[in-house]
Amino acid sequence: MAGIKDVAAAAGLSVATVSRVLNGHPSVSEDARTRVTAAVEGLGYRPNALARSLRTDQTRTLGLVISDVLNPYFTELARSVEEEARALGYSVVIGNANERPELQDHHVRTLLDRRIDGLLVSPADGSSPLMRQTAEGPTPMVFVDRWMPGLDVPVVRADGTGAVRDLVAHLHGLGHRRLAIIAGPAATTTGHERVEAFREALHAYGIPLPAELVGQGDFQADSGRRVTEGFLALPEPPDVVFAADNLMALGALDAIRARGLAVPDDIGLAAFDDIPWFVHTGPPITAIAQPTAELGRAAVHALTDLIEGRPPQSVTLPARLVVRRSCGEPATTAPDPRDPRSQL
Amino acid sequence: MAGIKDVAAAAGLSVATVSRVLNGHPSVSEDARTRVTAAVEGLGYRPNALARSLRTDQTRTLGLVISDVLNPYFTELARSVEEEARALGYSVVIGNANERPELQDHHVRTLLDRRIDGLLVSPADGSSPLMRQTAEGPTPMVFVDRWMPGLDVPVVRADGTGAVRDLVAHLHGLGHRRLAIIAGPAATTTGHERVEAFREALHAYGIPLPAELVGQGDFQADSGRRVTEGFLALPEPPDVVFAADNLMALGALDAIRARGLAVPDDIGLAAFDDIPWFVHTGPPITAIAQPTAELGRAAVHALTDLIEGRPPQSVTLPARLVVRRSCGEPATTAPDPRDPRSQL
DNA sequence: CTGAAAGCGCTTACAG
DNA sequence: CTGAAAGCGCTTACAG
Repeated sequence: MAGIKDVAAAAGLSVATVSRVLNGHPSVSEDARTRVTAAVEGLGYRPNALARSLRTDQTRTLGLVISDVLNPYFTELARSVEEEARALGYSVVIGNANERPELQDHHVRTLLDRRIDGLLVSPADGSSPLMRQTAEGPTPMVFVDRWMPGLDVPVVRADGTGAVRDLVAHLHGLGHRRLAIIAGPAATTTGHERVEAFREALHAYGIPLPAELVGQGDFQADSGRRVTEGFLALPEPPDVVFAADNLMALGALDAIRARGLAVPDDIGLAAFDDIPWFVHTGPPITAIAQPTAELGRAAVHALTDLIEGRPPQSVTLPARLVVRRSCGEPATTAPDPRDPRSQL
Repeated sequence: MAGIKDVAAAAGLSVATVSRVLNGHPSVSEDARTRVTAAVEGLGYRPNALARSLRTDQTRTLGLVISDVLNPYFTELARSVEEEARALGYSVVIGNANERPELQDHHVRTLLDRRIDGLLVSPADGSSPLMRQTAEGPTPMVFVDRWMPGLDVPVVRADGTGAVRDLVAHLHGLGHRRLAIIAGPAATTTGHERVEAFREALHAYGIPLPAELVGQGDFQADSGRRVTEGFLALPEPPDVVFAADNLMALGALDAIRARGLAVPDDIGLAAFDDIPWFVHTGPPITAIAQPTAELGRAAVHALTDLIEGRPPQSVTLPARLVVRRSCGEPATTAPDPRDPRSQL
């Protein structure tokens, strides 16, 4: 592969001058510029990014560690992050933790070794020492979606409290009283926050949330399946199951179907996270939608602000309830028109 | 950040010796090894991967350029690639082309600039000069899923011909005669191969495939929506629509639903690519499943073989038909038991 | 077994 | 405006 020396030789100039035109430095003669450009063209020269980064101490690269690539929510987040980063002149390299803390740490380490300029993380657990240490280290970092309390790290996330309250109101209005939840790992913020929001919303209606109706999942489909089987085996199964993410909802659907039961007649189902398929399931699934693309953009901005020395902005955006038919309401019944968050 | 010099100073040794223990070189005394290890530990030292790669001319990194991160097929492929690569000691950085040739080229360039050891690509078009040039360049490359003919590059892909034939047999058996397809871009191999396979299979039954029943999509949901609207507006709409990937099937479903029609009563639907949601749509969707994870593993092996100087292996694996109810067959009707590829 | 030194491909003060 | 030189953080013959 041609190096900068080859270009210099071909252009009859020093590597310093070549470097200057490559980097758009103003003090270069028009003549030098054209000769270098021609040489670059002729040789098909491309600067070695490793060497450049080693020298300049910046990679123009962002690291993004997501919890699960198979989750459409994170995939949409990743896409939004990549687009915004590209628009700002950064590329992004993605690490998939697959909801496994040790894999998450592996990716964080690899990314740091590559000297990425900044790190975007949706932590897979609440207590990774590596993450603490990284937060205190020199590499700028921001949390997206999930976060770890007690660290001086900007957080960009959605607040589902209002939407969960709307969901419970909707369920209560349909006459459901025995409501269950498939929770994510308690070690993650989204894992426990969603349960707490649900519990509080139920409390407002005087409905308890007994331990038997809180299933411990891990945000992946299998756990949704397993937990739902448990619910269905209960002497008194729940009227509705609320899955804390879309993959566990998929698992729940598998389990319900395997038992030969139907949604919503035998049991209702709702999910946190909205995905395009929820429109076409039998029946369409009531879900809580996050402003995913917006979160991705805000996260990139917070991170690049940090990198470039501007004050970063933590952002919390509201999630909203999307009522469909999986909890029993007919599609044609309009939701309460006074509530702007409750839309079809 | 601590560098190798700091470690050397802390250990009272030269950087050369530190480097040797870091790289597991045999000629190091036990004493040196323990002192270095202690110093590394104490300083929290991590080698700078950029500097190491610059020196050794290898990054232990694979580049993967996929056509669309929002497509669960590619997401599953990416996951499989990453896992296999990790097992072999490589990390992978993903570029998402979003079905846009210029974005694909952007990612290929960026990846090459970073001096990845090898490139895995599912080309978004059939004629990128960059891709040709890269194939002839020094960086090992293999095509996954899609490929470009005429290049000396190993190809790892699925062959859907048999499955498409099974699909047509299934449709013909149900009495359907007017069959349409939503094709991918003709510039991609999977874009035209699937149409040709479909056309030939129809031909065997004496069924023509007129131009009006071949819709031009781009593998993304919107195009599926648009093409399907066109089909439905035909004086004589098709009995069944076959979408050449799962995202266009999603779009088709949107369009059918928007028209107030029902699957399969008003129109049948089948898709290339099988995804977990197809089990739960109303009705469950008949699809052609690829051995995705296996393809990912085979691709990584072909690429690492190339990188490490072993002869690489091109691989073609058969896809298989998964009959569900979206074309009219009741779930309880068993498929032909003599055909092992036709499974529920 | 260990260290001094060269060099990977760049960028950037510094001097002219 | 241009070039010679130092240096980013490593690895690796080479010599001892």
